[in-house]
Amino acid sequence: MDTAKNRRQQTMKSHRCGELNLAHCGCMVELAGWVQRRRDHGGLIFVDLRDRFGVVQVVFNPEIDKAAFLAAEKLRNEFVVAVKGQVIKRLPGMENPNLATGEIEVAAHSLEVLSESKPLPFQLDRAEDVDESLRLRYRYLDLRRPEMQRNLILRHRTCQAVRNYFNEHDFLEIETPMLTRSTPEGARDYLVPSRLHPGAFYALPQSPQLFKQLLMVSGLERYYQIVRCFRDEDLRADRQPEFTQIDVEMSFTDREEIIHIIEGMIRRVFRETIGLEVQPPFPRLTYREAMDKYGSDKPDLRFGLPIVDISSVVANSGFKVFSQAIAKGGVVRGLNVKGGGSLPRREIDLLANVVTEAGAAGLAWGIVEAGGELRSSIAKFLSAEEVAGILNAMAAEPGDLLCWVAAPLAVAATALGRLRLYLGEKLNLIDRNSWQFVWIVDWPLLEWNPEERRYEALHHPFTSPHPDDVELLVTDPGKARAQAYDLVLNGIELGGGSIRIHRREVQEKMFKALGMSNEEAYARFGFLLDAFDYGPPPHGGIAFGLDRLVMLLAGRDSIRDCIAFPKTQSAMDLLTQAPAQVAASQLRELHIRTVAEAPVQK
RNA sequence: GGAGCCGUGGUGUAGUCGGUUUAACACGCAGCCCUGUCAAGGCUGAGAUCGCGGGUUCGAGUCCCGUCGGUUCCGCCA
Repeated sequence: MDTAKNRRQQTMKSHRCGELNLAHCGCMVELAGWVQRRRDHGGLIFVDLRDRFGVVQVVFNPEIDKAAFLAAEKLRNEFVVAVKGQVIKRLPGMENPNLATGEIEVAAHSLEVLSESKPLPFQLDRAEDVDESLRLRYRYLDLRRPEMQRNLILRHRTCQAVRNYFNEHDFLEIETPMLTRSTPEGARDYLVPSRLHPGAFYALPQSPQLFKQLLMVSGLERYYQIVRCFRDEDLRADRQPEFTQIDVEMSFTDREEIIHIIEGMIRRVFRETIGLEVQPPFPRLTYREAMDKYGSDKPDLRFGLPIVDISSVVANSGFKVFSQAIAKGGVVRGLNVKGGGSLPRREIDLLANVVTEAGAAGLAWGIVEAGGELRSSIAKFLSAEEVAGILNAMAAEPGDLLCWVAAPLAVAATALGRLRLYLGEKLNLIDRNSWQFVWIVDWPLLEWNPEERRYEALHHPFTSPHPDDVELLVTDPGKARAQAYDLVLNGIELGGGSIRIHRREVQEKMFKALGMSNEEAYARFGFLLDAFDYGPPPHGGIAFGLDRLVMLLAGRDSIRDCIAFPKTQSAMDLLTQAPAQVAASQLRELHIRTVAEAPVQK
């Protein structure tokens, strides 16, 4: 049995609040923590004492110790106290089944107030409802809540599982610079002015991409890092200006090995954090399949509602909206909302907004009636064969709501993809207890940017084309597939990576496809190209969003809940009030003059 | 850059459509009572000129314009 004598947890504690149970009965214990709540009955005072490890009820009884009792009368919420007392079994009927320590309580023999607290700006037990800006301003108080501590603990355990896993597989954790060089492409950089080099700037890394490739050139072969990355772009619930990646790179490898290694990591993380056994190998979809069937490159597979193409059925239809869209090279696709025929008309009308916001001209729809006929405003334009063909293609049954979009391929896919998500949410089709992993493979290598009238790398310029598609880089760049892969979980992109280009002639073709001369490429990435002149091994890797992974493990909707000190949507830190103005002397030293109207502090 | 939602004592909300009363309720807070509570209970009390600025009006928490902050989404971003 544990006693204060043979085990002392922390200098000021013999035990942790949350660990006490019937086995400790009779022990004299020394506890320390925060007053979660005080219940003063006049002649008897109960205090729920909280530390990181749990809560225990302490009873102050004047018959046991008068001084402790009198001191307890002055306690307020969130005072920090040290208590000595005896663990006793609660009287029959007085147990609290809602408390892990609810079978016992601690009869206080002494009480010392270690520090006092003003009333909190918000009640910790109601913080879920409190305006988030207040929680962020007093983040250190918000983080006292067990729910928040649970998220941070989950994050810690995730990191430990990741490190243990990679360490056991001969990976080396290597740090890369935070002050580095701005490279074009990708996101906006956070810049850091140089004092020693007037007018020059470092950039904070968007990711350690180039460094980890250099480490492969160096022959480290297996690298990982849990690393902070910075992107100065607009924020979302799952995007912060600084975020953490699990970054991985391997030499002498291929896509299959990387996927296999990562599936092992995921399995390890889920097992050691939430005790869930996920079952690799995870299913795979090509990018094309994902876009065609789910209208998204990160499909949520927790529900069905697939997109169905009916172009061939209506290509020659008398309904010009359909036939002309196809004549112009577009498609007609739809969703079969099972049983959706009973939706109120108002709800159905709202669906049109979803697709028009995605660029579609409108939404056509119809309801399958009991007899199997189609009730729709467009039915009169369709032949009997066409109706039969549509019903057959969409596996329609009486009571179903059928929705169609006629548009260019990309627009139709995105519009129906969003409609699918909207309906999945609205009709409660999503199984909240399910974990649907999927690898998206065979990404396009390049993407046409109509404004700049050139191709851009979908992933980044060092992504290797599919071995069969190298020549396409020259003949038809838009058709080339990349050796890239993303892992998606429940409709959220967890991570992505690729096999990299390690041969000079392929890299040059890539730059050419991107409309970049060798001189330009050298000016931008010279250090990497130089390195690749000295025996670069074939290599590839992947990077994961740690914040998103922990968010999903914690069952939260925002990564802010899994970051100790996050920023707001406008990238403010409400706790420190960063970013802030700096002294004019600091700017002078950095050779910086600001054109902003806001005054600079003297 | 754009769209939606939110901003009323310390906290969460009601009041906003239909303009005018001592701005209501719950939690918290303070004092008193209370020896078995655990969202303790009872009594008493303090505390908000309604994010900020301007406008309309006899009169604005309420209507209009602007602005600030938060949030969700689109654009943007691996």
